Amino acid sequence: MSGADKGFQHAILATDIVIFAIKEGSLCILLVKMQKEHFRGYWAVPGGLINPSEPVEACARRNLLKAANADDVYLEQLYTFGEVDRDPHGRVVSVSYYALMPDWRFHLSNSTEYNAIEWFSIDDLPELAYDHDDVVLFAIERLRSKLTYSNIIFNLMPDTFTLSELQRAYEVVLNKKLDKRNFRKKILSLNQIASTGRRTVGKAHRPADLYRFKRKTVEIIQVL
Amino acid sequence: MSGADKGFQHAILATDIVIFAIKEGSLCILLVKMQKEHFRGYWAVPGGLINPSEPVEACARRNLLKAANADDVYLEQLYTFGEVDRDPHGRVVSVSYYALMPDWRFHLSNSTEYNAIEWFSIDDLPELAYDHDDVVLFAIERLRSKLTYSNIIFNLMPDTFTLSELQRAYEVVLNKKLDKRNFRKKILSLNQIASTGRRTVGKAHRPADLYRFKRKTVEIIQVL
DNA sequence: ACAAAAGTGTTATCCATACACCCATGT
DNA sequence: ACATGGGTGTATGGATAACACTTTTGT
Repeated sequence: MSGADKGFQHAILATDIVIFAIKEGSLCILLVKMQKEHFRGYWAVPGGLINPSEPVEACARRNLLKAANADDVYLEQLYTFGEVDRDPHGRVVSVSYYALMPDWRFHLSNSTEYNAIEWFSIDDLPELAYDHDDVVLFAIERLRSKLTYSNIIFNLMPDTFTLSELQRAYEVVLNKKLDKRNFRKKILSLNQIASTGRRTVGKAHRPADLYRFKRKTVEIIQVL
Repeated sequence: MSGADKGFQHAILATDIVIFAIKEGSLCILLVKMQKEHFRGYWAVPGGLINPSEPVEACARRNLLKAANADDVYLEQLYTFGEVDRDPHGRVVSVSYYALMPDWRFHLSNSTEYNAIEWFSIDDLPELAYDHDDVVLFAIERLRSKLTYSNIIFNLMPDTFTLSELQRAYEVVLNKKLDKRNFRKKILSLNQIASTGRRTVGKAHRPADLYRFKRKTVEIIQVL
């Protein structure tokens, strides 16, 4: 069914979602294994076709729920990929999104929907189906740049965290080392986080102060 | 799971293009007067439906050529508007773009395609059809922010220009006054422009040095 | 001669960077 | 006791921001 021959079919619309989380000190994305012909065995970013009565973003949220069992995480539109031959099954225009999850374990609940679904470090990705290499690159670039001029990193963090954990999150996403003292000075001056008064327990070494974000709303702020 | 089986109803795709130029010291966009019912008499951003065999960006370029007679200007995808009821004629998903023109006079050649087509200052816009208010706001915001971290302003400038003209371009887009001496110091330090050795002629007052951009390729640079 | 835009430097302040040692805990 | 990550301050350099007068031309 090479979709574009009869009448006014224009294009079929789909969404693809790059779902980020930090797992074991790596920035990871969630991939599913394809079963469709042309790409059987390849990994791809989760996604699906849009229903006629459904807003585009609702479609992204629906597929995000299906893949990662997450329904209230950060989701932002990325880019619309509209080349004619990007899908060998027919003309499919894809609106891509990226999502940020504070906990990679979220998705474990109903993972039976897919043949296989796994977190992959962005430094060690398998070959991807369609133009999903481009989609993923786009997402990483957007995430990196947005991290430097907004507070969206809170979407990748648990409710409470240590300053070292927050610094590691920045380092992992930006892929560069930061100076501990300068980082703390800067992050504390931004009025984004506050100490909870509690400290880590049960871990080896000196306990660390636990912080939380004062507001979980996106703000535009010069971070780094 | 979807309307994939119901004769490919899904969505019709269109593009909308916010076309910018600086005219008489104002940042302006090109608008066309609607003739379709529901919005007869309203102004709207140029655009049109996508052909089945056409990449999305090609559709934007085709409509840009039709509206502004421009075929090699800067064009960048903005955002995809996918609400179900954004078009009263039916379900139309629109991929929006913005374009930058170095000369507002370009479009005068074949303006007979439209009922009416005019430049409007962004400070004095008429009521717009569809969700084009949102599209325009999005475009202005993107242009402003991109002006501060890249050199794309060259797409709004003629081949040669004075430093005062360049400064006014920044001021008009960013909507704020800049200090003349600091602006010159900064812009000259960025290695983006070079003196042509020529000066303005025929104008009143002291002649100004004419500059040109060394490279007309987009670069990411901290400007302001 | 006058009106109007072009052109030109210095200073003070803020921010980013570089850098090393003691502290508190679990083992 | 020791290994390990947590926690802390200062000094320097570079960039930004504030600020006013002289020059050159057309009229």
